[in-house]
Amino acid sequence: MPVAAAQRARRRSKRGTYAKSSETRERIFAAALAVAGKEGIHRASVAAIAKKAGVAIGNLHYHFGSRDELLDELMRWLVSGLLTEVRAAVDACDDFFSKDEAALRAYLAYVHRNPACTRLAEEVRLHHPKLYAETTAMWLAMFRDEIREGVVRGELRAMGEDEVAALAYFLLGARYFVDQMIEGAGGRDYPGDDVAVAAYVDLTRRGLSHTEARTR
Amino acid sequence: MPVAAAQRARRRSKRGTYAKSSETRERIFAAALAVAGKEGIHRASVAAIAKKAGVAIGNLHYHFGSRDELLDELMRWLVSGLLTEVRAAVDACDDFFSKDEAALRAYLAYVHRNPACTRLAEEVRLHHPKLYAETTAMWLAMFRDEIREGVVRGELRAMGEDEVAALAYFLLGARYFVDQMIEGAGGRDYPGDDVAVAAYVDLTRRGLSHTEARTR
Amino acid sequence: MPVAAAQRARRRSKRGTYAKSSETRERIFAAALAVAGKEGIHRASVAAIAKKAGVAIGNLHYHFGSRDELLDELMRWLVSGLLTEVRAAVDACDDFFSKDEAALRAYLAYVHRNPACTRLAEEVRLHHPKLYAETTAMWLAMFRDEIREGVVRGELRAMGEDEVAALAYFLLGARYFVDQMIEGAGGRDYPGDDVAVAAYVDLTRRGLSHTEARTR
Amino acid sequence: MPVAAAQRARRRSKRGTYAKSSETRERIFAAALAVAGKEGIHRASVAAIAKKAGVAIGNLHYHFGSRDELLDELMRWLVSGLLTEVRAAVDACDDFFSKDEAALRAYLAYVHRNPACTRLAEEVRLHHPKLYAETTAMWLAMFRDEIREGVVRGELRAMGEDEVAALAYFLLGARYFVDQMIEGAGGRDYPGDDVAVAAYVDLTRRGLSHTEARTR
DNA sequence: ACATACGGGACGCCCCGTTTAT
DNA sequence: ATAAACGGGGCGTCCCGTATGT
Repeated sequence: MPVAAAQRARRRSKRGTYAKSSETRERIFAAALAVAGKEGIHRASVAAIAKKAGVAIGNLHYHFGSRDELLDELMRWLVSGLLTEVRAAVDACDDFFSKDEAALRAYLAYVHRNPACTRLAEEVRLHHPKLYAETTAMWLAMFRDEIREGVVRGELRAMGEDEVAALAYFLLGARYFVDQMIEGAGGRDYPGDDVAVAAYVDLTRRGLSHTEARTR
Repeated sequence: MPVAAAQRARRRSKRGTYAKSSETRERIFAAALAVAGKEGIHRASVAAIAKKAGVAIGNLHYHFGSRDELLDELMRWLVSGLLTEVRAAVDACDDFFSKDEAALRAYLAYVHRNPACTRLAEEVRLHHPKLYAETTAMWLAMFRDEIREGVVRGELRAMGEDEVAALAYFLLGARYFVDQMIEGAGGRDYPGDDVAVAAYVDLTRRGLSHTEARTR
Repeated sequence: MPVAAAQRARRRSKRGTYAKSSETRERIFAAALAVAGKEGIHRASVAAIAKKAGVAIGNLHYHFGSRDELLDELMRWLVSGLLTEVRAAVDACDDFFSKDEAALRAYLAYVHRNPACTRLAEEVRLHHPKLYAETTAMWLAMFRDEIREGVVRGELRAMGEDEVAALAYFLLGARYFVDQMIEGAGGRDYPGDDVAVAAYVDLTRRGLSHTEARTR
Repeated sequence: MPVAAAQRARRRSKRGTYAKSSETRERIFAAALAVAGKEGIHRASVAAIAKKAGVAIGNLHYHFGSRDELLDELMRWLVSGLLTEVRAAVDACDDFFSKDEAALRAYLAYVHRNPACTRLAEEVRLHHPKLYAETTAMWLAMFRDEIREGVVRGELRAMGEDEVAALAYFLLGARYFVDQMIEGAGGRDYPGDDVAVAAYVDLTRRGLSHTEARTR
């Protein structure tokens, strides 16, 4: 959304501070998030959003240009938020397994705070495939980099580029059902973050087998 | 879909041969799959489906009652097809790791044949949350059962129920990006089934660490 | 109905007796009456009628040609039934006031037996104005004739043709709310036929008669 | 219609003069009346109304919410207009027979001005039975009150409550065919208001009065 | 500038009456 | 006599410009 952002910036810069306006803008944005979270992005009509925000429909167009641009901005916000937090958590650690665990914990924390966001982020795949592909590519790149660096540091066994790439997909996907694990069945059978993290860490660290790893 | 299937059967049994009807029905169903696969379920309009199928719109309602019922049947078909195939593959094997590998290979084969179906199956989450939850529960149950039996057979290390449950979520999720791994970037960086399976199997079998598994 | 009746006769004469067919025909007709009575004529869809009759939709067209012809026949039946009964009751009496009372009693009896029919007969005005006009004309002619003959017999005061015509309208209209008088408010405030008839007879007798009004 | 009128008033008061809106609203309302008057209420499609009014279909929904609400308002207007005028005419008179005659004259005047409205008012019975029942109840109550008061004033012979109630039905019904009397047969055999009123007045006066009938 | 009211047109779904094949 | 296929509208919704205040 560089275009829309640029427009906004231009508009605001013209008049210096415009507190009231940006407040309305935020209200609309929050309303869009709420409506989309409840009904799904494709059912988030401008009427519903405007009603939720308590503003007139035209106002929405005034601030965002069109429904598409509003949703576009919403989607960019959705997909960037999680990735940013996870990245920060990862960068704060030193070795692969710490990073991996920190990433999952950051992910879990995010889902706890914004239960609807990960589900909404999935809808991006439908409504903005390009953005989705870009974001996924960034996630995958992050995983691949971590793995490679882990190998370099001697924390992980040696492996080929192909295997690294494939593992990135699997590790990224492993997070996919985290929100359902937490919320599924009313949250009754969620064992808690620690157990979930332990299971994941065990999986990645040593595998499921209790036998000694054989040379392959 | 059992209900709809039963209705169809009843209808047909009443009059002996009336081949044309079920043929048209299949055409409509296939058209719905094609349109939904290209545009997404929520953009699969009855007009587009009817046009693709080469029938009148009214005919579509004659066979399926409404757009919702058609899409409902489509979604049930989508989520059941993959699960059935994977289950068959799993049941044909004896030990955990064979089952696990067979499951992934069946999954890959299915995606190769029906590239759009797994993505469509994800859309079910939006349009029919209940069905999605049921299906996910079945997948999870399958994984949990396999893990438990693997433990009983001594193929896997001992673990608590909570860990089993959490692992089921992670293993199920690991498949989530398989279709993107295959199709992503025009399929250029897909290393092939064997490499992907090897990476996955290695992950599950012995973990990412090259160090000997320590007793915990 | 001459057209439809002729068609039917022709059709039947072709094949001699057609017991089953005419039975089905009656079933459809009765179903049409039932559906129209419940929902109104304009909402009596062929699907609903066929379902109620327990036959296929096509069958309905086979017997009646089209929905319009079926409803046409139904409407002719509706408007003719009441008129015929009232006429028979009138013809059985000799003087004007006996005829008038007998007409109202026949009307009441008919409404008691077929509560929905008078309301349906009103709908004819919408759906078949020509038929409605014809029927109304017949009712009016009947009233005018009775009045004129009453005058000739010396039972009624002398009056001009214009007054006769106007009175016919008023007397015909006076029956219009009879069914609501009977059914209105769940029928709780209907005083019974005798009271209603007495009120009506008193209205017409003391009004139309040229005899001196007696103190009551 | 009070509700809708209130809404409209509120809306307008918010923004000072915004003449255009209410103007469009009236145009749509008038168009609805025209279309319904020509084709019947149940055939008054939004498309036809919008076309007649010269506005877009969406605009119609903007002003009235839905076809049903528009027609609902139209029906309330229909049934209230006539009753109001008749009531005003009745209240301006003192004795029963003056009131009765004034009521009929007001009725006739209304029909002359709005030929379609009485027929449309009848359709209300089909499309809004509750409203129809309420309106009929008000008409009946008006007639009953007039009769009772006439008795009290000594203008009418004494009678029981049951008879009053029954007479109210008959007198109300007597007006039912007035519009057909006027328009029927192209209006050729309508003798004019004075003759019709005279006939009606004679019917009621000599019938309801306990005074001796005079030679005419 | 900012917010609201107003007006317009495009689909989408679905129901319905009918005809053709069996 | 029944099942299947057909096409025409109907209504509702939605998103969006534009005009109109504050």
